[in-house]
Amino acid sequence: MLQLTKRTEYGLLALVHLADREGAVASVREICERYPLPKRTLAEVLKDLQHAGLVESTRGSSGGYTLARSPLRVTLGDVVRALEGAPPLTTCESPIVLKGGGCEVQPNCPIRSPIQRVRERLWQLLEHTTLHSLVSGAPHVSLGALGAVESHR
Amino acid sequence: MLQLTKRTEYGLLALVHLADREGAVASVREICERYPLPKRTLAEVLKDLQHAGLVESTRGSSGGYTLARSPLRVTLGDVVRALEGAPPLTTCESPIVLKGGGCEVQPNCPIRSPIQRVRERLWQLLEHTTLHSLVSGAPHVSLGALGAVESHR
DNA sequence: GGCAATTAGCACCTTTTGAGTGCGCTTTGG
DNA sequence: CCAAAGCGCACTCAAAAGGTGCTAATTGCC
Repeated sequence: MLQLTKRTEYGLLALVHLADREGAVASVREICERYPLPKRTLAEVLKDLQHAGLVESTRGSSGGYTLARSPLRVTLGDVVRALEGAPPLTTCESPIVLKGGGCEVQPNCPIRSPIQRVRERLWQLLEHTTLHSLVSGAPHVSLGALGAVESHR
Repeated sequence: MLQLTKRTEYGLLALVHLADREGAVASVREICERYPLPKRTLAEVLKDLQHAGLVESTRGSSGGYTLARSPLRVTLGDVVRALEGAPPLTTCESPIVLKGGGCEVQPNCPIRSPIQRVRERLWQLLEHTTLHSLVSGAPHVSLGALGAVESHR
């Protein structure tokens, strides 16, 4: 499916919340009081974001999470990679053999290389979308490289 | 998951095969003799592609499938839409309410609109990748609009 | 010191989705 | 008439995603 998981969605909302109050710690409870998210699952997500180095945690009674770095330096790609990994677009990116031993020079499926390029483009898109751009409502920051398509639709 | 399904992968391979022998019909059996794909599943996929108008079918003993239009006018987006639909990137693109009645002006989640823009970009990428570009090995056709990123990585 | 609030870690269950198959029907060429 | 092909539906099986239970470990505050 060409779709982000709910975990990623939860993570993004949490990060936006953290970005809003830059510096101050926010607990899972606090975030769940703001958005209607399942508390326990959000906790798992934030734990994963902590492992990925996107947020820092402080434990104890008045603990919580803070952003590990500026919203300008956290990208959608970072979040997706932390919560979903970076899987290939198709299993075809791993080698698939032709039957009958046709083409030996390129023993992999004919789609492989073009699909890889599409995946690279997709990740460029994710990497260029910063947390800051989600917070500010400004569509994209540092997207000049892709900006040529702006005029469509 | 940010990943294409195997059905889409199978469909792309089948379409590439059809594009190779433009005009001639190719049966499911023939395609499966070329690529190691499960016959029945591929049949389901081709049926869906037929419903979507991407291929035309002829029944009967010497039947099979042909491309419904030029490889230049079949895009990755067409194939994905036919086989996976066009789901939103997050459920967040459907309205999610803030708790406590905070912001009335924008009652939806703060991520919604930026995520929609990312999805639009993603689909532009898919729409600009043609079947022809998969066949010819040329990375992308009519991708001038997105070409500015070419130099990265 | 003790309590309450919080994060940390692991294991488990449930639901959803994807992949694949069974079976019978229809169509068509030889 | 038969064989080869597509058509349609329903069903099973496996994997992934979403969510929860339970028990620590940590820390602030009384």
